[in-house]
Amino acid sequence: MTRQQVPAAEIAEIPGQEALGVQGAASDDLIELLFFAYRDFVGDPDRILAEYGFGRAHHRVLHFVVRYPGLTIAELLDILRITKQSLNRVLKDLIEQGYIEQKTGTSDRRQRLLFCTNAGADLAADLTRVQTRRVARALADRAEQAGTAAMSAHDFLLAMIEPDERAAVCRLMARRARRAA
Amino acid sequence: MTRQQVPAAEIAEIPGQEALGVQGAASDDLIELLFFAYRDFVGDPDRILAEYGFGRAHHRVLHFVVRYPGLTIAELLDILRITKQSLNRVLKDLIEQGYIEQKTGTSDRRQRLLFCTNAGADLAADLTRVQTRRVARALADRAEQAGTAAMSAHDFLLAMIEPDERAAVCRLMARRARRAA
DNA sequence: TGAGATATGTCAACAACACTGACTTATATC
DNA sequence: GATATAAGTCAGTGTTGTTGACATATCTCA
Repeated sequence: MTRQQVPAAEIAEIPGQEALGVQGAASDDLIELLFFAYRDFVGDPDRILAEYGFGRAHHRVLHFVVRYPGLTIAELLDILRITKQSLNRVLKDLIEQGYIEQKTGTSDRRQRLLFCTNAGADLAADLTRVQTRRVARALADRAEQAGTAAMSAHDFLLAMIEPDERAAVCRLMARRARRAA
Repeated sequence: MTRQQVPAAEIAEIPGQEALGVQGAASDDLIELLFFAYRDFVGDPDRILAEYGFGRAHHRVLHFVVRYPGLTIAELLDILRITKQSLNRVLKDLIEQGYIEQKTGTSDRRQRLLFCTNAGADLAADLTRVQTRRVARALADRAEQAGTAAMSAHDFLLAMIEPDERAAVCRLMARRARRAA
């Protein structure tokens, strides 16, 4: 009831350079699906973060510090692509409230190596849980799709959208299909 | 040189519920790749928008109005998931500067139907071009990947990352693989 | 050892974009 | 004619990004 209404679902079957027009239309759909997928993807942790008085910026910092213990400030700045001042504001919150610790670098004592405390790891795990659930569910959805065929980017992004909202998104995108026909 | 360093590239081969641990790790990678992919994905249009004095919020409004002419305010609010006040701020800019027009609804005269002007369609096309280029390139990358195997979500998101940055992301993510080994 | 580069931290001001809450106007519906 | 709905607006606030300037500690190299 959902997939059939969406045009160009067979994107991944179109080889490289041929049929650029169709691939262009497929790309346009992916652009839109990426918006919807990301919208719902960040919505999950937002609800948890609000309980702690934190925002998405805190989440991003915590995420990368948990996953890559010993990260330096410079490395984190390069990953997040924000300014030192923006990073410092949220990092200060996380350190003061005991979620992240700094240790002076051993080989280079100018560096501040970042590590999570137990509290930080716990919070990060909470946040990761809801996001992992969504992604794992999206991957699992493939099984109920085209049988043994692998999941296309289109299918994955669609599956990342909140299930209750998926029909609405498909309905919206079907408006274009009708016009094109 | 890039792919081999990334762990769990065979995510899509793991059936539904079995090996949840591995799928969990795969999900974690996808979470991170989604961040990087989205970071670069929105970076492209940002540069164009800055020339017009517009931001991402303007882009989102313009995108949906171009793609779905006649959209109502209520529909747009439901899509974007922002407040009426937030929408109005950017919509006012776009209308005053001649990129979007409002027409009173015919069946319900309370509604304001949104349409793009030619200038709006031109700007939207400019913005779509850079994003379509990135997505089309990402889809095309599949051809040079696993031959006839379909593209996994992992491959797609990785291919969405700025090519020059891809190696750095892979290097970063390889740090985890080394620890796990 | 001393000059200059680098890593980090900080102050101040500002802009984009989201929020809440309260209220108005026009139109539709019953 | 009462009530609901679609849209617009005013005022205040918070998060997260920005620029620019500057301070401090440490490293590197001549």
